[in-house]
Amino acid sequence: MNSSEARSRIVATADALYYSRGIQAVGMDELRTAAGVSLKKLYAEFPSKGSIVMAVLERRHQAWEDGLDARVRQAPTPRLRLLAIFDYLCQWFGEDTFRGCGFINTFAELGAISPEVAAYAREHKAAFQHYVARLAEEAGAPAHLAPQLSILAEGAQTTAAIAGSADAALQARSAAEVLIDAALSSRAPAAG
Amino acid sequence: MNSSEARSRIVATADALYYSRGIQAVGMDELRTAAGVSLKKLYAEFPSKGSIVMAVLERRHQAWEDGLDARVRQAPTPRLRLLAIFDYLCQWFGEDTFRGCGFINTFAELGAISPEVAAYAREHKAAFQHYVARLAEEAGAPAHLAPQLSILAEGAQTTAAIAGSADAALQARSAAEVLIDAALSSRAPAAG
DNA sequence: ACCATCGGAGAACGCTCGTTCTCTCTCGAT
DNA sequence: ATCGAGAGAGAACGAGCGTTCTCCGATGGT
Repeated sequence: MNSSEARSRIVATADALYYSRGIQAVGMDELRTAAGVSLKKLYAEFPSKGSIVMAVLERRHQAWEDGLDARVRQAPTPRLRLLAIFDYLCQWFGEDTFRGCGFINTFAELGAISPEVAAYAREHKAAFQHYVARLAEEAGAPAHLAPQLSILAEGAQTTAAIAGSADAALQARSAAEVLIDAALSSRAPAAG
Repeated sequence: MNSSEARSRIVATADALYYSRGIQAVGMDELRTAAGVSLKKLYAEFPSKGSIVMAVLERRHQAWEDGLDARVRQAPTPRLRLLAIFDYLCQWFGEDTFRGCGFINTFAELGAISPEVAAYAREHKAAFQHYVARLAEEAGAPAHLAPQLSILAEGAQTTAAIAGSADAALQARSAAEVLIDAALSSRAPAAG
């Protein structure tokens, strides 16, 4: 087995296990078994569990950004591109493996005792806010819109995770519509 | 030392420790030392760590409800009572012990492996949504407003926790103003 | 055929956890 | 003074963790 093939298999398996059950609840032995690699190989690829966790976070960040951007690119107008964020959330919440935002979960579990994890979660959320800000700017919205939409998106994720229903995405989407239209009409008030 | 006095001391200490560092990161020995009780006393009051966790959640739920309601009651109008939710969040986020919503954190850490914890977090969030719904109803807002404001409040909590700044509460508050006014004017459209 | 090297399987190690047990001391009733 | 109940301090236990080590069979070059 190729080294990078083993790496990605380990990270993909760890991602699924950690996400569904929590990081501290999944031991190296279970990960080894599920990934189908030997412990020796595991520790040849990663020096510690902590480094696997960081690799999982990086993978999750990439998957999130790619999936979101793909969905956003399909929308024809700047306004619909902003709303596409919530369409993407709605689709995600509907997956039966959904269990909240992996970064929030990992931050909640390890952020207080692992500065690395805390910093990466912060970076991930900052990158998302920056992405939303760029979309909002392209829509001609004032600067305060992006943080508001980001907060809506965050809230939808935790609400859906705990309540276990995908409704939160729809409610967040309608709220986003109101906020977007209010922001756009305040910048171009003559439109009404 | 009185039994109920010991109980509340244990729960208060456990709350502070669990909230600041995570539950799995705090052992019974550290809790015993910090609370100043013997291990024997600890296990005389609580049969297991899991029962302490549940007692901590109940305490946190009560403190949250009491603090929120006290703040809301000070507001003179139904509209300001809805906004008082976010004033309360802003004050909370400013405390230097703030580390996100304890229920979200506990759910993220243990929800997947403890049905009790998951159920209680769900109840807590449902109670909050119900509380917001009552305030929204008193303001004469349509039913869709309450879930939207709840999502905003959730998002503000996780955003503030990870970003480490209290700004999220202010941004959520202005978003809430827009949503509230839009909801109220849609019900009484002639007002504009 | 032989040897050296590699990697897989999993035993072993040191540690920490939640929980229980043991020992000792205190203190009030007789 | 003596006894017994109760509580404090912490040792002990079994389990599980992350990590390392040991064995052993497979493989490829000569």
